[in-house]
Amino acid sequence: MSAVRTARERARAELTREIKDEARRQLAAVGADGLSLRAVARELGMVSSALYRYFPSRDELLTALIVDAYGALAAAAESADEQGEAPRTRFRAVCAAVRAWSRANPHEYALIYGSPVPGYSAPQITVESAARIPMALLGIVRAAWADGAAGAAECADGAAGAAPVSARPSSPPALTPGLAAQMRAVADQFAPELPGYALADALLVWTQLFGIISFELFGQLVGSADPSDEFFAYAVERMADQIGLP
Amino acid sequence: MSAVRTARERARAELTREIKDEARRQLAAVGADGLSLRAVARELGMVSSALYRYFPSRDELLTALIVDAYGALAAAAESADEQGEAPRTRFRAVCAAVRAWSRANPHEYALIYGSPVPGYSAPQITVESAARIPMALLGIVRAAWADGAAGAAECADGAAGAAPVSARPSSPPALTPGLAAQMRAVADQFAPELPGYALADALLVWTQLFGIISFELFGQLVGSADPSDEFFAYAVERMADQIGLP
DNA sequence: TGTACATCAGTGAACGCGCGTTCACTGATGTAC
DNA sequence: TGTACATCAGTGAACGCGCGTTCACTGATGTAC
Repeated sequence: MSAVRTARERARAELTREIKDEARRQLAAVGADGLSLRAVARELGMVSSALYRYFPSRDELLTALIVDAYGALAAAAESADEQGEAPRTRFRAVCAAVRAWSRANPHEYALIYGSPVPGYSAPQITVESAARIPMALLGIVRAAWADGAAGAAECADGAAGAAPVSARPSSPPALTPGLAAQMRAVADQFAPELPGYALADALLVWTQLFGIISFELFGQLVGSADPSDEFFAYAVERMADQIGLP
Repeated sequence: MSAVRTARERARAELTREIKDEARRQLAAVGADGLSLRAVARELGMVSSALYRYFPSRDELLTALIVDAYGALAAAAESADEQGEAPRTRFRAVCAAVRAWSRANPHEYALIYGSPVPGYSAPQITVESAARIPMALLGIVRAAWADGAAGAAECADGAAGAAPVSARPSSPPALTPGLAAQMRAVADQFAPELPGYALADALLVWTQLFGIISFELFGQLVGSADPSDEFFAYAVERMADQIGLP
């Protein structure tokens, strides 16, 4: 055992990658339920039992694909996010990156945001890898709040002096006690400086973003906003408004 | 042949229903891909080939389930919608009904709003039955516009005289030409009196509604807004704000 | 009301297929002395 | 540098299973006269 990888280790890493790549290819062709170890092995010129040296079961292979997909999407979001930019600019970039990745990898998207695979119960590791994506959005909201401009921008007529935000009818409704507690718990962990309603709105925008993308990919927008590029751009601005991004 | 149904016709209708009911039960247990004609027949005490007297193939059975699911959800939405009420009240009721049906029938929900079943290409009939649901929402938006109050309520400080809606920074951004044309095409067909941006916002709210429900049902809200009742209620008010429902 | 024929529902066997997983094995790669 | 042993990768056969769909058939229900 040394720091230098043995030929065996290199071969193992490479084949593990090749198996996942081939599995992703199959995912695109036949979906998660159709994914078959035997077919993957066949395509790789191996015998099916050989795969068990790399993944102890079909479900473990699925798990690896899910974790990879969350990771790839998170990476796409994060690398589109230029920390120095204005919050709204950052938000636009992240939304566009998330959509672009999703359109480029619709079957991996379906794997993580579509209906749960029946008979497959998501292990904790997948839940953890899912969290990186909302964190990218949260980072932008926090930056906007740090600028001190968010929230006030929510419904402001430019800089014209108006009643305080909380007095406006269109400002966010007060949170009910249970929701306030939930939001506080999340905020305490990830963004202690944010008020509950800012977090609730951020969550809402997060669901909105994936709601549009799911509808676009799954064909629900056919007949209305299809193609969806301009509708998506419109949605991004509306979402940015909703969380008060300057 | 007469107006009176023969015993054969009655038996046929009943068995068709029983087959679909059993198929729905299986859907809940093993998902759409796991749905098996043989298992349905087995459970019904028939031989598998007998099902072919009722559905010419597995895909046709799936199609029937999809159409039924859209129909059931639309019926739930429509029957919750009391036409005489205030738009916001109607909106609350419809949203609640959609969520309630979805939570009560998560696998049928997944069938229609989850990832498309691979290898199954949705026939036109399913697309048509999908349309009834957004129509319920559109009806509410139209009623609000007929009242003349919507849009102005979008970001209004009560009745205090303010600049015209279009001049407010937080009013909806102008639609890009392609989006405007898409919205016009939809509006011409279903709601000619609505301006494009009202339709775009209605569409947005529609995607938002199903975005939340999908996230709730598919487990993405675990660890934040879970249980989701209060978050959903909050979301409903925010959505109502966004389309300016009085 | 009764008979002759047509329609339809359900049977049971078969076709041809693919799947996940286990297991004893061969041969190559790595390690310790 | 060379040898002896341990580890690991990949093989091939097998187990036991389930699936969608077709087809010739029996027997019951419906229809026309």
